[in-house]
This record gives sequence, C-alpha cells and structure tokens, in this order.
Amino acid sequence: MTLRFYDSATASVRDFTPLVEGKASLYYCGATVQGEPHIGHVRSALAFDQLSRWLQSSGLDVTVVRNVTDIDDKILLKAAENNEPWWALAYRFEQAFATAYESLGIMKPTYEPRATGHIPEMHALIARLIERGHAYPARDESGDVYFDVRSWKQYGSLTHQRIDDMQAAPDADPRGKRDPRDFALWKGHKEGEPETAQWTSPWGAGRPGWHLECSAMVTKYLGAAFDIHGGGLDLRFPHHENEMAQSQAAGDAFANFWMHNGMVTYQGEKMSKSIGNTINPREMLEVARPLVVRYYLGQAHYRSVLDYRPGSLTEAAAAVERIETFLHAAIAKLFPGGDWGVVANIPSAFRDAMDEDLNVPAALAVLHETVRAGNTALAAKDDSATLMAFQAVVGMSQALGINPLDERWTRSGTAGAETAALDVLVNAQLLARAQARTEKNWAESDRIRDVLAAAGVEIADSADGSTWSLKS
RNA sequence: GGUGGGGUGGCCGAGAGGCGAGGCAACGGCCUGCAAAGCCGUGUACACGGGUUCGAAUCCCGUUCCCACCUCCA
Repeated sequence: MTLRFYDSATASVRDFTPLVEGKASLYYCGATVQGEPHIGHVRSALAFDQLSRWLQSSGLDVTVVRNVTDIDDKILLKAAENNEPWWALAYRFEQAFATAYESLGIMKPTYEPRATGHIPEMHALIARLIERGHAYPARDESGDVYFDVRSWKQYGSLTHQRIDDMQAAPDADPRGKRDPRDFALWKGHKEGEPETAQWTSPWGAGRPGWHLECSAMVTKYLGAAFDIHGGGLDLRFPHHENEMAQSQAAGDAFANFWMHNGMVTYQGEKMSKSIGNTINPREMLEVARPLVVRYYLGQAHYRSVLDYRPGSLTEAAAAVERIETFLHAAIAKLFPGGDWGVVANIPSAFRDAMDEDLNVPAALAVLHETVRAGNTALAAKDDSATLMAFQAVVGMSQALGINPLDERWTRSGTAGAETAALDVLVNAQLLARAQARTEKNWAESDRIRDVLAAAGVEIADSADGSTWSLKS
C-alpha cells in the first residue's frame, strides 16, 4: 500500500509520491513568538511530528523545516508594552515553545530558521515579484511593498475562494494599495518603531511582511518545489494562500501537498489567545505525565477538532497505563534480566491505517488489540505469542512516539539511583508480605500493602509472585 | 454573503452501503485469601424528515443545529 494524504489544495486524499525518490521534504509553520505556547500550538507540532515519524517509518529520508517568525506587529507591540527589546521578547517565547516541544517528545526539525536571519532572501523574492509585475511599491511614500492580488489569476485557489466573494475587511486601510486585499511584502519603517526593527532595502528601510518569511525560507532550505507544507487550519487563509501566491507568482512550483491540522477547542470554542480560553502545556503537565499528555493530544485524527475537557487526561492516563502494564508484565516474563533488546515490529493493519492519511485512531485500535492479545498470551503462558505482541506493541508505540519504554519517558522519576534504592526497600516489604501470605496472615499482608499504597507504591499479586509499581 | 468541516452509545473517538473499530466509564462472570491487573460477556450508537436499495450511520433530497476561515491566529 502507498502513502496517501489529504491535500487541502485539491480537497482530496491523494497518493503521495515524493518529488525525489526515497526522500521527503516537509515544511510546517512554527510559531510567531509573541506569547506563551498553548496546547493548540503543541497539537499542531505534534500532528506534524507524527507525520514526519511516519514518513521515516515508511523508509523515507525526511528533511523537516519549521520556522520561527521572530519579527511582526504583535511582537513589536507587546515588547513596547513590556518596555523590553522586541528581540529579547521574541527569544524568550521562542525558548518557551522549544521547552514545550521538548517536553512532549516532538522531534527537533532538521533545521529551524528564524525570519530575521533571512532578510536578503526576502529582498530577492520581492525583486523577482516586482520584475514579473506581481508586486509594487506603495503609492503613498510609506516604503511599503505590496503583492498585487489582481495580477495573479490563481489567487484564492488554495482556499477555493474568489476575490470578489471575499468579505471586505471592515477596518481595511487601503493606504497605498491598488486593491484592499493586496498584502504587504515589505513594511516601511514607521515613526516610533524601534530603530533595531528595520533593515535597509531597495525600497527603503523597513521590515518584512508576515507571509514572506515562509516563502523565502522554504525555498532556501527545501528548494523551489518540495513535498509537503503544513500548518494549522487557521493558517490556510490568508497566510498559506498568500505564501502560495507570492511563491508561485515568482515562478516557484512550491508545495506538492498542503496539510492542515484541526483546531483544539475548549467547550466547543476555538482555543485562542484573543479569546483567552487557552490551556498551556505547563498546566497540563501539572496534572499528567508528559507521555499521557502526548497520548491525549495525539490520539484523535490530526484533521479533527479536538475538544478538551477536564477528565480527558485521566482517560488518556488509563489507556496509557494499559499499554504500560502489558509491556512491564511481558518484560518480567520474557526477560527476567531486564534487558529486552529492541526487535520492534509493525503489523500491517497498523501500517495500512497510518498509510491512509495518518489514521492514528485506527492505528491505536490495532495497538490496543495487540495489547489484549498479549495479555491473553501472558495468561496462557504462551511465550512466543507474548513476544510477538511485545515486539509489535513496542514497534507501534515507537512509531507514534508514545513507547512507554523509551528512555525519554522513563528517565526522570522511575529510573536511576532512587529507583534502585526504592526497589531494594520495597522488595524487603514484599518478602515480609510473602511470608505473611504463606502463613495466611491476611491482616499483616494487607497492612503491608496499605502502607506501600499510602506511599504511592502499588502491589500486584500473581501466581509468580508480587510486583510493584509507582502509581501515576 | 463566500469557502470549508461537522452532529456516531454515559463520555472520547474511527468508519463511510451488508457480520457492532478502539479507548474510558458502568454492569455481570472468570481468576484471586481479599484486592489490583488481566480475560470473557452485556448495552437495541449513528441530528431530524423523506427517498433509493434485498439491505443505509454510510448514497440522494430536504430540514435543523454547531464549528472554522474570509488579512491577529497552530
């Protein structure tokens, strides 16, 4: 089976054929670093993390580029309000995003370019557009340069809109524009803006417009034609529409596929900073482990709306624990030494689900069915079936970035010297309890269990003895 | 006004003409000293009204409600 993805530009699921055999190039929009990340931002990055992982699992050599837009109106505005240099504010939030991504195991892109580092590339693109008659300097001496929307017949094709059907923005300031929908490629320096927020250009000193940086950076790192451009659904218009227009009008083929992730809502309403109904990753991590948060944000199909409500994380935690319980039981049975090696395997049903536009929910169904089969095999003492299930669960969860055995999730809290010490102490208790149990001294047995439970240590008895784990 | 996406059991969430995806919760059973975990089983799910069909959650027509975007948005 071949990979198939939903392409927003054609509004259909199409076969994915890489432009260069054996390789895949993915660009997805990162943040305009003007504030703290919320889980909507993280969900988007996670969706494209799942995508790039799956492209890799499919044997492709993947190059991923995610931008940081570190100069724009809001950054300047907030920095002024804060009485802080705009570049300091931008970098502060860039780091906050990096921390959020890191905590949830979102793989680092191959490269993460900043807008401010690509001014010359933007100038070159503007020059090409002016030369081809698709851009013009403002008629009002402002130093702005606009993209001429009417000069590009295909304008609107990404979102299937006609310019004349679009609702005119009520607050549109025509300034020196030929058409109110023309957008700024270059913004002339204005009185009162920081001196540091301007660059010289053939059209006067100023700074880049919002959409230009992505076009310039994609082309620089992935070429004039590349495989996939991604981002949040809310970026389709105007951001992606404008990006596509300016790049194609300049003569670049640009993205072969456009992929957009669904929004995160809270009580049915889109989570956004302007409404103020946001939840940030830190708040989530206070109530759930990183692995659980990742599982939760990634369990729905990437194009679906994900509605957050209190309790979501508890349910996700139960599902994750089910997977973990099997994995730990299988290790205890198959690899008493604790060294299980890694022979991962990905069942074809899982592969089929993922190949079809990244159907993660269907893929998770395969994973959970395999966990059940594994538990059954464990109960039947069928070691070879247990091993098969174990390898499949490891393979599938690894492909999704939610392998509970992965060092990333285990290294803090349950590993290291503390755990080793705890293991000795708890095992001493378990030994005493085993003695009590052979003597059928149930009161003593239960007392030990209760004491451990109060300390957050859970006991599970089986025919082969008792094991312990930390309650999460 | 324009362009899209939706309404699936108590909750989440896939599917897209034919044996009830999967998870969470609940209930019953097995196992267990008791638990926990696990396994097995249970539930008359597809917004509403028509239609097509041997058969519709899925296709068609109509109605209704919700969400997103139309120059701040992931």
